[in-house]
Amino acid sequence: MEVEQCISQLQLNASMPLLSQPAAQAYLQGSVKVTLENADLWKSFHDIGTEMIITKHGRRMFPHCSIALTGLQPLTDYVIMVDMIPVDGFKYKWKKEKWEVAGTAEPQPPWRTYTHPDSPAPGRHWMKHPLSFLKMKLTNNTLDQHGHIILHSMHRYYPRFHVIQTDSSHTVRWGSFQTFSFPETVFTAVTAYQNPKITKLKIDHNPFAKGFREGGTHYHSKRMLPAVVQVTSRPQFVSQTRTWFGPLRCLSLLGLERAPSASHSVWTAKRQHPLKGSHCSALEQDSSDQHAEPLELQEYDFSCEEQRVPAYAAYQPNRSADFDGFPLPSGDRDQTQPAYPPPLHPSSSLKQNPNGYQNHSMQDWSQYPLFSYSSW
DNA sequence: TCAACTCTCACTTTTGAACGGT
DNA sequence: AACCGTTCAAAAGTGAGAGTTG
Repeated sequence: MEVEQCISQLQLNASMPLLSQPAAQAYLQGSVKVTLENADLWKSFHDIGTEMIITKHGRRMFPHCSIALTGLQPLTDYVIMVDMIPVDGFKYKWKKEKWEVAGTAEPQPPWRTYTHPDSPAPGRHWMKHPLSFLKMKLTNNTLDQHGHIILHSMHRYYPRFHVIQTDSSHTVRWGSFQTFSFPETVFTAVTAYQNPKITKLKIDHNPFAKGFREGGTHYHSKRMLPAVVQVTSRPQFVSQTRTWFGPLRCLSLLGLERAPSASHSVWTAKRQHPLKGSHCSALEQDSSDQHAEPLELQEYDFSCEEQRVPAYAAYQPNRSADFDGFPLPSGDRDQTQPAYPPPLHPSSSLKQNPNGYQNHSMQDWSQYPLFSYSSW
C-alpha cells in the first residue's frame, strides 16, 4: 500500500473527532515552538543508528530527551508529555554489522505516556529552562508497575512530545494540544547493544559509563580487573546545584483506546476521571479493558497538530531509504506495509508551513492513544 | 544451534539527610 | 529559628560477560 493510500485510509477510519475550529482556536493563542536541546548528540547517534537499552526494570534513555519551549502563554498552564511511536511495522535484527528486517512487528504493548513531573505549570515556567526527561525509563516488561514506557526489543521508535494547554492546575480541562517530533531521535530498542560504534559513543558521552573505563581502556567486571587494582576511596564531592521539584500536582487525563477486537482503524474513547483530593496516581490504559465509557466529547475542546522539527537546517529529515544503519525494507514494503502512519520520514502529504516545520494532520496520528499513562 | 534476554558485576554519579557555621 | 554550604552514605545507574531461555 502506498503511503498516501495508507494515510487516506487512516483519515477515513480515524474516529478521533476533530472539534469545531472556533472552539479549538480559543486555546490557540500562541505559536508554540519546540527545540531539541542536545541535538548535536542525537545526531551523532543517529548517524550511526541510535540504539536504546531497555531492561525489565527500566532503563533511562541516552541521549535523553530534552527540549526547549517558546511561544507559550506565560500565565496559562500546560502539561508536557512524551510517548513513543513505532516508526514502522517491522521487527529488526542485527546481522553482519547492520540492521535487517526480521519480520512484522509484535503486537503493540500497553501504551504509556510519560508526563513531565512539573506538569501542569504555567508557560513562563516551561520557557524559563529547557525541559529534561532524564528520568523517563524504557522497559520491555509488559507487566511493569512503575509507569515506565513499554517497548518491544528490536523495534524502532521515536519520542513524540505533547504540549497540552490546561485551564488550571487543579481542575484540568484539556485545551489545545500540539505535538512535536524530531527525525534524529529515531532509535531501535534493544536489550543489549548491537552496534559497537554506539557503545563507544555512549561511553564517551555518558558519565555513568566511566565506571568501566580506566586509563583509556575498558574493563568490565572483576573478571577483567588486573590483580593489583584496588578500589580507591570515595571521592569528595564538590557542592552541587540541585533542582527542587515542588509537590507534585495531580492531573486528570483523557485518553483514547483501541477497541480490543478492532482493527487498527477503530478506536473508542475513554475518559479518565479527575483525581480527587491530593492523590497522585499513574493511569494506564489497559487494552483489555472492556468497560470504557463513551466519551462526552463536547466537554473537551481541543485541537492538535504535530510538527516535525528538524534541529538542523541543513539536515535532511525526510529520508527513508537512506537512513544510515536503518534500512527500511524496500522490496517487500508494499506487502508488509504496517498499519501505522508513516513515520517521520517523508511523505508527500506533509505540509511545509512558513516556519519550516512540517505539520501533520491530527488524523495522521489519531490512532495512537494519548495520555494512556502518567508517570511522575 | 543460535539469537535474544536476564542476571550480575564493580564502579561512578546522584540524591538527600545530617551537621556546623553564620 | 532560618538559611546556607559541606560532608557522607545509600541509592541509582552504567556496559558487558556469563548464563538462561525459547
